[in-house]
Amino acid sequence: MSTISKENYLKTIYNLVCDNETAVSTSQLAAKLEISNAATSDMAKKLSDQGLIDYVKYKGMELTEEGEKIAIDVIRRHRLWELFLMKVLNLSWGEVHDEAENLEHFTSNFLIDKIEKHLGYPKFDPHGEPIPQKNGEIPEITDQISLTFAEVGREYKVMRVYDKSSELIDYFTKLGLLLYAELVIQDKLSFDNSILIGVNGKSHSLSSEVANKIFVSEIRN
Amino acid sequence: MSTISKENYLKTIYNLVCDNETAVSTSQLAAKLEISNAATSDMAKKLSDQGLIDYVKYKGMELTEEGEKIAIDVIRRHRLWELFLMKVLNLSWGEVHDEAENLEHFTSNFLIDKIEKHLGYPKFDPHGEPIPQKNGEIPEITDQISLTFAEVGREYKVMRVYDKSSELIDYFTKLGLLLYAELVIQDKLSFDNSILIGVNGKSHSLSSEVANKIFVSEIRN
DNA sequence: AAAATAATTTAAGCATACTTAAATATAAAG
DNA sequence: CTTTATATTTAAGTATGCTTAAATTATTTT
Ligand SMILES: [Mn+2]
Ligand SMILES: [Mn+2]
Ligand SMILES: [Mn+2]
Ligand SMILES: [Mn+2]
Repeated sequence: MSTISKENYLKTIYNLVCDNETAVSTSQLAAKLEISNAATSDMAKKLSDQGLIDYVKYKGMELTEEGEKIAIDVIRRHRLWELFLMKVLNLSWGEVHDEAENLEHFTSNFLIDKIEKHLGYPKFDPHGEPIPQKNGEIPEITDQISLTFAEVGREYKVMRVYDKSSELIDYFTKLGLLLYAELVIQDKLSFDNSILIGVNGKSHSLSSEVANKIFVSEIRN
Repeated sequence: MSTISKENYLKTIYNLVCDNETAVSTSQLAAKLEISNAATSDMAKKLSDQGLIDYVKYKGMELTEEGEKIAIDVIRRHRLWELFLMKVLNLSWGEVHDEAENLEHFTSNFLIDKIEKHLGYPKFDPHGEPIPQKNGEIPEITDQISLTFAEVGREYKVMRVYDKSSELIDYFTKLGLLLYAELVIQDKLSFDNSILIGVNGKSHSLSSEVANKIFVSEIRN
């Protein structure tokens, strides 16, 4: 019933709805999945017929309760695998996402429960994203702001990185900008909205595009 | 190029050729894969076109060097996963095979190398089957005989179990007939070729069909 | 050697999941 | 309000991997 393809559609719709806070368009979804609009439109009809999405032609789509349940389950498997690969098998921060992208579709509930237990029922994945629990509940994210809004002179801790592409993650790794790393805002340049940060005694400049992907919480001394 | 389906065909051909020590017929392969002869015949043509099997119509098929390389690689992934699931994630002896059956197709060489390293470069899987090394070499099996040929009064150690179905493995688990378990042959009944064995101070009768699946080596005191 | 039986292949068709090209609906400009 | 541009859907076609039924080849039996 729920193939690899469908799981990927549902997961992607879920993430896009979270971003948008509105229905997802065919072209948006197609772009994320890197397939044609035609294929996406086709699949929308099928998912709708199966009761997994609410779909209004030419308007957009949202997950039904049933569709969301599947999406959350795929995300659960993805994030647990990511953490497992890092903690147990010593994969690097930049390596886990691509591997998890495959494993998420071929892991039984039984096995994923074992993995969760082995990790001690963790709440967040290596990117700071919440790991859905077995019952579908999702741990809350609190007190996070985009690095773009951080203020000069204050100290922050990295709590989440939004982009999972290995290039960006490898770049952050090189800067020492790991999850839970501490940093200070040294300057904000208004003409290009870039930010100068200090990490581990070194200074780095981040463009506003990149800073937007990092979420931090303030450290109050 | 090498899809899940093709990997399963190649792996199954490999195992059947090992059993037969001759070319594999369409119907034999179809039976193992639980699909129609027609589908198998169809795929044989495709695998042959791709240079993965030598196939003579109406006669049978064997793996080419290239096909065997893929088959051995799938088997390597399968057996490493089985051992990993048992040792690291505490799955039971009867549970590992079915999970590995899926994971074997979605594990990069990179990841499987990490798993192999984590396990300390093991030579045998939980069923006593040899784990192919990265370079394609397969550890040798030595000094094993089928339990059918074991002699009354002598002691043996379980070295390999040929059937991986969870029903049979669960049955062996219940008897205490685990890998490396020690047993003594108490009697052999000639009228039905069944065997009476002692394991952990208890006696069990094994039919000849079942005894055939167990390979042992003698313990010399 | 011919006929009967069994194994195998070919043919036709279906489901999934894509593609490009054409048609159609919606949104934006004038 | 009509025209134009953009987004979306439908149509037609492809590849994979199955199915059942028909045709063909190989093997046994007589
Ligand atoms: Mn990820
Ligand atoms: Mn993640
Ligand atoms: Mn197995
Ligand atoms: Mn095994």
